[in-house]
Amino acid sequence: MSNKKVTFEDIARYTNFSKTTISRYFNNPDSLTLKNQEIIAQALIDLNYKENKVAKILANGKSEFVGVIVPNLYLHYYSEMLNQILSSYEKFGYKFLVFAGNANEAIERRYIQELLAYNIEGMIMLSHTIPSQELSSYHIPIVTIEREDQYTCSVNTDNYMGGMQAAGLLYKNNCDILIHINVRVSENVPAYGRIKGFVDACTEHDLPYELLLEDLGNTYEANKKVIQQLAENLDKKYKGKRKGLFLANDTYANMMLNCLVRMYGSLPDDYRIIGFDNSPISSEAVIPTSTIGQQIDKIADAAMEILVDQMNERKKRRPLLLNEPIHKVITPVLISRETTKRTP
Amino acid sequence: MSNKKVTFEDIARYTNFSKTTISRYFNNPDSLTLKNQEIIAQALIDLNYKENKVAKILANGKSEFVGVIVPNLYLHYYSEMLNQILSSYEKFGYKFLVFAGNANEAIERRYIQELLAYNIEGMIMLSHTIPSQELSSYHIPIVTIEREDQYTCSVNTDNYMGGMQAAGLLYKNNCDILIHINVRVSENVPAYGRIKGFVDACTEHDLPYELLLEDLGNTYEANKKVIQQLAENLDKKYKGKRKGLFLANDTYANMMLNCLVRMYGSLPDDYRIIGFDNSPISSEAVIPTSTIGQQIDKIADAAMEILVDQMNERKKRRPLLLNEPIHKVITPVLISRETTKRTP
DNA sequence: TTGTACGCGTTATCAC
DNA sequence: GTGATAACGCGTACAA
Repeated sequence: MSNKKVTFEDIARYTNFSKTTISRYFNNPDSLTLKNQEIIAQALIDLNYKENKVAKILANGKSEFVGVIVPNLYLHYYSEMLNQILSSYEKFGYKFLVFAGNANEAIERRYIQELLAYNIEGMIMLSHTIPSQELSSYHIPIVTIEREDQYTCSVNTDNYMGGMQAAGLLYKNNCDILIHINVRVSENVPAYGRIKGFVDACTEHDLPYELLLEDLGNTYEANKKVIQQLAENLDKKYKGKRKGLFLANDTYANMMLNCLVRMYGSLPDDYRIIGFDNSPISSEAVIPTSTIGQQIDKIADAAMEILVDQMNERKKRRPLLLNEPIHKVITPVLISRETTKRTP
Repeated sequence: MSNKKVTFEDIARYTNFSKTTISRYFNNPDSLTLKNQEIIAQALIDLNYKENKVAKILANGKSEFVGVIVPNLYLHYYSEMLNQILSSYEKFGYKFLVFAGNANEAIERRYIQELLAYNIEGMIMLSHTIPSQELSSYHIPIVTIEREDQYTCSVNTDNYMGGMQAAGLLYKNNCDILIHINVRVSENVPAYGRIKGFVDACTEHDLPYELLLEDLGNTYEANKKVIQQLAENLDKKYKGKRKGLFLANDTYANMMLNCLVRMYGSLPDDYRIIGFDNSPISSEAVIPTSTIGQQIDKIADAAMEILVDQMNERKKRRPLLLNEPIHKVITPVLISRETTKRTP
């Protein structure tokens, strides 16, 4: 058994067809007689043919590659998104070249160059570092997820609605004061909507609220310390009142919950807590925690749909380019667990 | 600005060199005079050249691709491993084609065929479905991680030592009875060592112990229910005794901890708990939980080292193949948190 | 329905 | 130090 690879040439020789016919067998089998199809099929087995997609790309330009750049896979949000993206292989057949960016523009530019060198047909960008305007200048189909997206197609959670849902649930829980804990976030990233939705809902229902937009620090331990402090302050400040806490994500919500449980041995009835993301920690918490669930599967699916549409368009002789980027929004789902209860 | 790609041909014309010289500029620049290097460098800028790695692969066979098949990215262990693997790009320059397997042999075989079609130089296999013997038959460098590995190179945590460390820590905590909760696991997968290490340590120190190898169910909720039941049983059975619990992983450990905290408002002093993995939940738990930490960064790094060595070997004219698979073992680290305390 | 001839962009071999 | 020329394996007009 030789080490050399079997090529169309070999199969052609073996079957007394031409290379072209072999090629057609793969790309347009109906143009061959059934009998000849069988002959070739048998030859493939006899010779143990293995396809070579690299040669294919060079010949027709279609790599079936999609590049993905993700900030990290430490956060469950990103790893689960990547999981869903990779799963789309079964549906669309695109393969994924994945880079884990580390928040450095220069490095991510190199990643993009690498990807382009491999003839990727499209790109999904989760990392935040490179402005959408620059991304759009690469002139390949790109979809961004939950980041600044002025010049690129994007799929995002409806953060505004999420903020409203959170406030609404706390409202139904008869909270006396609604408090949203978040970091200061730029207005042009989707997550800003959480704050706005929360505030608008409070204003609309005429609810007293407080916005705590603090620097929570950059490490897990730092976050924990700041939230511990917040917990103690709020506990004093609003003694006797029912506090409805809306945390920017489930990790923060869990920290807050843990503080309170360690203080009181359980979650006191004058506290209600809701997080954001529906990440595992929300259900794994000592008291399963209510949250605004991001539909990561739907987001990933929508992103691929948009991307595939454009990649297909590119394959036509007269591709019509988008004149406006598409921005799709996925509705979050309110997940009510034990840290809130609906009062009937 | 034309849409066609700039090739060596174009650069050659522009600079009055030949394609060969342009190629040399990239692959062996020292063979050109400094002046000519500069001329070409300038031409690259003038013409805005973008490299085409696909053509390169076809010409020299080196794809710089490594295939990765991972069971899922839902579990933090896998996503963090992938994170570390991807990070090795900076060190080795290999790009990663990633598939998320779903525990189906037929499907994963298709993944492998896809990968081979793209001329991957090597593969990292985290998924369990395909036997190592079959993997070895593909005749490309492969490293498996934490799975059956009789016929392939592998990197694994020293599970046996981990089991001993866990038992040792509980022993130092003066526990009256040591209990290991795990699922029944086959002897030929590395994780079996956790059980063996635990048992051997108990036997060695002449400690009373109990092995609970149960079917914990397949869903998170099912796990939770079974562990709840176990907690209640143990609480009764060993009343008054100090119980040292070693759970198979941090998720189980967290479930157990949560049960106890919900029963008692905190972790009673007659309980000690230790998990395995050092996954985020162990530090995010209501009481930060002791654990046997897997050094995922080191595992990923070791895997790439082994892989790169063999991929390089392949590029020599007279590659010497391994006669025996390499099995590397990474020591876990004992991480002592609040659910155990060393008694002085 | 099938075949011929050339192109895809780079590297490798051999010559000068 | 530099240049022709032939691979690499497949797709695709165009022709038959």
